[in-house]
Formats: sequence, structure tokens, C-alpha cells
Amino acid sequence: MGLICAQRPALPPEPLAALDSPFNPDFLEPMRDAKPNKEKSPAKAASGDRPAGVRRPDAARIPGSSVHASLASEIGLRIVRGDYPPGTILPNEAKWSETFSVSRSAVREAIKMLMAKSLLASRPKIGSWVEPKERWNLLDRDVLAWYATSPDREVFLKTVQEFRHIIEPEATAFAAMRRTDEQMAEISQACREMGEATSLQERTRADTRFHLAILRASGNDLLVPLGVLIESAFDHLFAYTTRELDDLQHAQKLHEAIEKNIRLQRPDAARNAVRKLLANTDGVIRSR
Amino acid sequence: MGLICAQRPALPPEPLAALDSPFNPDFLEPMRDAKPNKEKSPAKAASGDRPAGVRRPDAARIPGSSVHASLASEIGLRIVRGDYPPGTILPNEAKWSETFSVSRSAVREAIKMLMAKSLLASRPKIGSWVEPKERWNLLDRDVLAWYATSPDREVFLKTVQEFRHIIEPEATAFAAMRRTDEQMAEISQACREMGEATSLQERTRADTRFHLAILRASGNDLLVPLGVLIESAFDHLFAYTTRELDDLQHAQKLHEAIEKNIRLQRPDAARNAVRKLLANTDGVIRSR
DNA sequence: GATCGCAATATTGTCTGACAATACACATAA
DNA sequence: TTATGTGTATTGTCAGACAATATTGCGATC
Repeated sequence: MGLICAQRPALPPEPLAALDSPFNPDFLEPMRDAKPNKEKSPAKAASGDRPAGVRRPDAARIPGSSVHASLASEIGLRIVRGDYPPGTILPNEAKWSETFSVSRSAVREAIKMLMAKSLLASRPKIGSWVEPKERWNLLDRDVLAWYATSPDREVFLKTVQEFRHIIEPEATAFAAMRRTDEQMAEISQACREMGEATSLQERTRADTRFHLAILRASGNDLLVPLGVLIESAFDHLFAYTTRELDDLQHAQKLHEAIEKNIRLQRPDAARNAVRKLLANTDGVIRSR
Repeated sequence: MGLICAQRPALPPEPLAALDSPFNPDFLEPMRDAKPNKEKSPAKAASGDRPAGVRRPDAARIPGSSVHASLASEIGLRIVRGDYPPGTILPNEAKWSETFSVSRSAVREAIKMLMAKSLLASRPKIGSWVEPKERWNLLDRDVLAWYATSPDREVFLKTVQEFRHIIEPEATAFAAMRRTDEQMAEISQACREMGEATSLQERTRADTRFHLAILRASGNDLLVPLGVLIESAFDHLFAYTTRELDDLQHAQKLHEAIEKNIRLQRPDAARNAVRKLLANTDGVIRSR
């Protein structure tokens, strides 16, 4: 055996139960055996009338779950989760292909997607290895989603909230200085819809739109991609959100204060208003 | 013709001169003709002893310039540059394949990489289209690099610097609170090497390491990926960096103040020290 | 004439099989 | 021991085929 840590033994006792796509559980069926049966290409297998290549009956019904996308999710999740620590050489393409009974092209496309997110790198004769964690693009929507499942929800939420404390007050101050009227309209509308929402989900959606609109209005293109963090935060915050009417109304007032200060172009006041809102959110989290 | 804006006419007068890989200029030669020659698979073509598929002689010598990687860079750059505005349907895979004389697989792998960066999305029968700019992952290393070439250097630098003002003071304050001894050692070493550097390039490298180490020491995983911004900033700042000895020494002192305050675990002082450094950098930029 | 349904069609998605390029690992030779 | 060459495993690239999909336009029906 070489020096480099080799791949794990394909996780034989853990046959990859539920895949990513929630509605299509066993779409990617794991390797059931090394040698399935002999009649591979010849005669059509029994009842099915699919001519040559063995093909699963109804593939990729859900938009985001083509074979390569599912593969990328599965492998990406495993990497972020720590199944293959940084530096590890992954199973080779043929192995993945066999494990999931998909073509090598699909595997390659999945791996290319993970390479684009800096989770992997590869070279001929070596294979694909996991990149050092510092290189991972944690702010990528998918990577963030995978990452959110790995540590404690609590820890993840704390990290995200801390990040929001850094970003949002300043972004909001910039928005107060540079917003256009159109951007202001988006912010105001989202704020209004928050107040008028009849369900918690509806409210959360409007809340998300509110904060994303502020990021866009900040006038700094680089702040916009951080919206994925806010979306993720709200996804994971949902379980914590209060059902108390008092708290809801208080939160609404805090949002309206932000809206007002952006509208009146008062950067400092807007910044402080956001700080208050974030402190309030922190309190909600802590009290659970 | 359909309603949706169709692809541009393949840019016939602009035959894609210099590709991304600086050392391998005409690696991807654009479509020279639709029908190259007839003897494709049969006899080996003249002197060359390559058996069947026509293949460029020395391909992919530079690590990052495999065919699919070059393609991704080229297409990605065009998208970010604005050749294909958001909503535009791209030329289809067969077209790219023909244009660059590469296989469809290579095109697909390139497109999959761009999809992973949220620059593209696609569906059968429709094609691949450019995603709205808000979805682009501008904080991705590659996207950022492409983005850096498109607007004015000046504007780009200003945006990045503004972002640094938001992030780095807080990150440094956290580092002062939470750094481990190992992380402190990295920071101190980078700071020392900055002072001892004999070339501007060497100094810039150490400078970059210094700031990245601080981000890592902040104890917030989500701050680490923002390192690409700092790297990019220094890349583009290089032209501005001072050669005046006085300024150099002043900058060095500012860095050492940061190092010291992190070492002594004084968050507020560290934050202020970073603010001073950034103000100094802003001054350098403005004065040119 | 308007609306609905259906087929034609264009494009991505997937599979298969083959060969090239690469660089580590080992055996061999100096 | 060191240097050199060969073996070999893995990704990279190519080619060709068919499936899945959803728009588009046409035709049928109300």
C-alpha cells in the first residue's frame, strides 16, 4: 500500500439508504453485487422492452435530480460530512460507477461539479482527492447545505448568526446610503408582506426576501452572494421561530424600524436597528 | 426564431485569440472548418504516429488546462464579461463542440462546472441559459477572477476594499479572542517574513498569508472562504503597492500592531489596528 | 373562430466502449 | 546506493447511440 491514506472499504455495512432527493428515495440503488447477472447486453430482460442498455424505468422526474446531480449531492455530502477526510484519495471513477450502477460519464460530471466547488482535485494515475478544508467553498449554496447537516444544528446556527452580525449591519448602512427607489420598493414590500403574512412559512419567506433585498441594495456586488447564508439561517431558524404573538409583533416593529431608516437614508440609525433585530434573534435562539 | 434571445452568431470576426492558460495560447483552436479532412479514422496521418482520433500533439501540459477546464474558463469568462447576458440561451453543446473542435463530453463537463458555480442552468429541449446575476457565486475563486477582468480594475478594487472594511476588523477581533497558539504562530511568522522579505513579490505573499491566517484564526468557518477576496485584492493591488521605503516601514509597523494585539488578546485594539491598516491601504490606492 | 390536444422536433441526459496522457511504483542496471 | 527504464493504474478525451423532455406548431373539435 502506498503512503497516502487509501480509500475506505466502500462502506459495506452502510449501503447508502436514503439519497438526497427526498421524493425519489432509492433512485440510485447502491451496488447490490459485483456480478449481477450475465445477460447484460444481449436479449431484452424479460417483461421490459428497453432495448439494450439497462436503464432505470422512470429516471429524473424531479428537476434537480438527474443522475449526475444526485451523485454530486451524495458524494459531496459524504465529503463534507467527513467520510473522506481532506487528503484522502477517493474511490476511482470506475468504482463509483459500479457502486451506483451508473455510467462513468455521469460520475465524471458529478466529480467535475465537486471540483468546481473546490471540494476535489484530481490527476491522471493518482485519482481524485479531497482538498484541504480551507479551500472548500463553504459559501456555495450546496456546500453550505451539506455542511449544515454535519455538525450540531446549534453550532451551525451560531456560526451563521455570528456571520450575520458582521455583515448585515454594515450592508444595511450602505443600503441606506445607496439604495435606488426600486430597491427601496422591494424592501418596503417585503416588510409589508411580513406583517400581512397569515402563515409562519409565508412570513419567513417575506422575511428572507427582506434581508436579501437589503443586501442587493447595499450597492456592493460581493455582498449579494452572502444571501445564501441568510437563506440557510432562516431554514434552520424555522424550528426556533416564535409562535408568541407578542414576540411576532415586536419582531415586526424591529423590521419596520430598519425599513424606515433605510427609507430615510439614515445609515447609522439603520445599522443600529439591524443590531437590535439580530440581538433579538439571538435571544430567541438562546431561550430555547 | 423563438421569442427568447437566441445565441449570438458565434462571434465570427473574433476567433477567440488568447485563451485562459497563458502558456498554452492556441491550445483550443477555434473552428477552422466544418469538414477538416476525410481520412479520419483510417490510416495514420503522415508523419505523426497517432493512430485514430485526431488529437492535438501535446495536450494539457499545464495542470489547470485540461480541455474541459480551459473550456470552462473560456465560457465562464464570456458569461461574466457579459457576452451572454442573464436569461440568454447559450449555443447548444453540439455547437460548442464544433466551435472548439472538442468532444461533446468535454463541453458537458465544462458546462457542469459552470452549473456548479450557478452561472448556468439547463434543461432538455431548452438548452443552457445564463442564470440571473444575483445567483452567481461571485465569491468563488474562478468567478471572482473572471469578474475582476470585466469592469474597471479601479471599480473592482474599490468593491473588494469596501468588503475588507466590513470583514477584516471583526474577523481580527474574533481572532484576538479565540486564536490558538498554533494559529498565533502562523500569524507571527507571516508578519516576520513580511519584514524580512527581499522582493516585493515575496513581501506580498507573506502579506497575503498574514491576512489569511487571521481569517482562519477567527474561529468562524464561514469567514475562511472569504480569503479568496483578499488574495484577489492583493493580486490587483500589486500594481499599486508602494516602493517608497518610508511607506513600506509604516505599513510594516501597522501589521506588527495587529500581530501584537492579537497576541495579547485585545480584540478592540486589534480591530482598530486593522482599521488603520485598511485606511492606509485606501490612501495608497487613492493617491495613484 | 377559439380552444384543446397531439405529434414533430430540438436539446440535454445517459450509456457504452475505446484509446491517450500521466506519473507513481517497481525492477533492473551502473 | 543511485540512476534508469518499464509496468501499470487512473483520469482525460473522444466517438456514437439512444432516452427523456418540453417547446412549438399543427390539426381536430367544440
